Amino acid sequence: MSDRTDLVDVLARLSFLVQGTLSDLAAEHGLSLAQVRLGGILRDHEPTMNELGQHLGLDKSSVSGLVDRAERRGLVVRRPSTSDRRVVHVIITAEGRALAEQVGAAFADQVETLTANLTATDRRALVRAAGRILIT
Amino acid sequence: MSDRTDLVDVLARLSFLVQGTLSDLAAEHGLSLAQVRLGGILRDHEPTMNELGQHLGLDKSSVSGLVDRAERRGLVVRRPSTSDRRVVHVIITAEGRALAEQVGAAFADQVETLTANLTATDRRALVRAAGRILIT
DNA sequence: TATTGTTATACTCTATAACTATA
DNA sequence: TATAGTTATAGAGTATAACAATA
Repeated sequence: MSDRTDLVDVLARLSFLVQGTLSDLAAEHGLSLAQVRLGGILRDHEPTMNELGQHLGLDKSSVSGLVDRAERRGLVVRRPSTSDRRVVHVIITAEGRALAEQVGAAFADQVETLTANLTATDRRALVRAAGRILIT
Repeated sequence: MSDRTDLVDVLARLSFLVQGTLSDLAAEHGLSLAQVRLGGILRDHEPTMNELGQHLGLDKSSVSGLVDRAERRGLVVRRPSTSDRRVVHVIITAEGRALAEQVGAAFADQVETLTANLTATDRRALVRAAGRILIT
């Protein structure tokens, strides 16, 4: 099998493994993958609904629903903009932040387990190669 | 930032990038990610519903729905087992196979684009490191 | 009794289209 | 008119629980 096929295959399988891991961890904390992504963004930002849609690659109506469900569960709140009354900012609550941090820590642990067989050189090479892909 | 954090971050982001790419390609062909996964398995196997659930990590009721929708679109057929009348095998149709192959080829092209900046050494290192993770 | 698969039900996620309020 | 966001609606995907058929 060619190196090209190997690379395609390995990237697809790795992505399913990582997403599956993240999805399982989210479920253990009563969250969906989408809610975890949301929390990951809100940990460092207070975006508008519009900006959230751009970050997540979702339609504005999808963002409305996502934020609705998160708000209903007390994970986020909506805060009207003071400068433009059409605009709404989304803010993570203390509870939402705590959950996001728990899932983040659990994910880091899982990655540690998954990469236990890698040498330090492997890890550096992986971070370097993946980083180059992500720049695009 | 520590190497450990880098690795966690890079794996998460890479998985979202690859899954997003695959999901977009699937959508361009009128398919969902789940249907593409299904097609990927059925290209090489004729599993029972039960086996399919294990491969995909889904409940049997979820598999029923997934196969229902694929069958309704002419991508797969159900074939009763001859040896055990409780069992159903899932078979990909010619149309389903053609679609799966189109998406697979488009994905390979996209990976080629995404990894255009990688040196041959980077690629080998990535395949090696990812392979070691996947063994687990 | 145990296993295989389906069905009923409920929820999340997503998009399109129509709408409201504001700029 | 254009933009930000919501709502109505529809469909895919998923799980739990109850069920039917077969082993």
